[in-house]
Amino acid sequence: MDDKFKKVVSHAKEYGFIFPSSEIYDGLSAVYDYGQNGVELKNNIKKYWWASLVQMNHNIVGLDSAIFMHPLTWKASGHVDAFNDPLIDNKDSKKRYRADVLIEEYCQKIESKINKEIAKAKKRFGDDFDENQFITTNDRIVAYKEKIESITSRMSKALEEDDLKSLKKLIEDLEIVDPISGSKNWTDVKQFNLMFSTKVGSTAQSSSDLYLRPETAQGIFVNFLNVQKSARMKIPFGIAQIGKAFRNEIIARQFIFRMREFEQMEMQFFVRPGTQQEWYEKWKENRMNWHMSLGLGKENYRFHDHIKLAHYADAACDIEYNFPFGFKELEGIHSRTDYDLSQHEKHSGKKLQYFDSELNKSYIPYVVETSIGLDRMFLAVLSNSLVEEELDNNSSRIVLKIPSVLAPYKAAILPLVKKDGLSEIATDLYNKLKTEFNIIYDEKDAVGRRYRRQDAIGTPLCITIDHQTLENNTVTIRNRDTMEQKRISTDSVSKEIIKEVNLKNWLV
RNA sequence: GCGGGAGUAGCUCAGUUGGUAGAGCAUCAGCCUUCCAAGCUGAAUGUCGCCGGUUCGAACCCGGUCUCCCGCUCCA
Repeated sequence: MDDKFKKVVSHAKEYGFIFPSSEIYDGLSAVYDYGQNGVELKNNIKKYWWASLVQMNHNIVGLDSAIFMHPLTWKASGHVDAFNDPLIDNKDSKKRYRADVLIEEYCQKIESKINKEIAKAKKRFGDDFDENQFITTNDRIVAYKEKIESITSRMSKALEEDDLKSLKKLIEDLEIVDPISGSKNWTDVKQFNLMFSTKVGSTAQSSSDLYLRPETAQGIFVNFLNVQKSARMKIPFGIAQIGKAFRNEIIARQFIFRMREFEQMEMQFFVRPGTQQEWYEKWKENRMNWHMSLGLGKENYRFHDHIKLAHYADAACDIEYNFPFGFKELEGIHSRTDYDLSQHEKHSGKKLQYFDSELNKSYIPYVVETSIGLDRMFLAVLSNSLVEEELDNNSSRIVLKIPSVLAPYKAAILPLVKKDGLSEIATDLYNKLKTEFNIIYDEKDAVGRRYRRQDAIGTPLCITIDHQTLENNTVTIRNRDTMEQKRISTDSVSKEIIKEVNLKNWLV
């Protein structure tokens, strides 16, 4: 792993941002927990995103739909059919095949043998040949037919019952070989399904299949009319949602970049058919500006336009971020046409249309989607912010230069020393400020070391109470990035913190 | 899933031919009272990823397994 990336991962753990899930049980692949500082940072990213869309736009409202949805939702969206194949690998050729296709190909071979026999017989008997009679009476052909039938019934039974062992047994019994290597060295059959499925209902009879949602978007689409009507929204308008989604990735990797359980921040923007291109461009620009506002560096972002489009899209791009392992997708902006709403109309039988009083007609709106991976955004912020600085006095410091609006703690309250009543004054100040901001108190060790501790978790301001505070009610306020200090009145501390972290100074 | 590499304290790592498990930093208690880590005293911390085998004896050798990393494969 890249050296810098390694540092990010170990810093994340050491300072309570991210822990491996169930670590005392050796962890669970590609699942991570957010620690005490991580959850604050993550919540602040959510808040910042939510404010910039829902709070700042009169025509965008929020939603929090359930993770469980009616199974037909995923039929309509195309997720059920798209990824539901039993796969098997050949250990020698290292090729992967669909198990059912292998078996079908085997049956086709038998089929072609039958056809050969028929062709031979035709040649032999000429015009007198009765094909139907030949098929039903020829021993060899009857045996072939029976074999195919028995294979097909075994296969469909296994597929229906999701009995992967029987499927493998069938491949073994038939002595099917890999077309490339000719080898019979197969792995077990595995079902690769994008979606996690589960059961609802406490008894076997009453239980039915459910999926954990593989994207949050569908929760927005199925609520399109509920929101539009109850909020009296007029097109164009948007619905925003933050929530968990689950995908059974074959390979989940790169720390929190690709996880099986992850969190999305999505906004679906409903527009008039024909205007989608214009809105697509607008949202591309808007979303990129949002990223720029956090100041992680213009050079670390780029657009990647999709050339090959998914079935539902008529335009799509990614905003890619320069992660420690290279430029990778951070956010997707897709023009999804009316695909989703049309599909839901078809499968639910309910009209999902909007009456446009200006045009005096109703239509299925087109959708422009912006969808950002929250965990990826978190990783972008964390890896961008972590720096090791050489200082003048030949020492170095590790500092997390997080945009202060996202910092877990906004300020640390530090008495210079524990005695002379400084602790008491600092505690009072802490109690006063904690109602306004998430702040932290620390009196252990030399103040210089405490500054470094705050640097490591990205606290933008340190407020130090010293002996002069006793005389004239002033404190020093120290800036994380510049390490500069100034002396201000104790009463203006709150104002100074607001200046640093207030949304209004960040949002574009 | 396949191939390669790795797993020892919170972090970074050392550990000789197999002989009672270590360092630095961090943490905790105390001293010192100092505005940018590394002053002093003391303490806690590990079934050496897990299971099994070989051995009088395993962090070390062997087998299995789990996890992580890299590459391939996959990615509506």
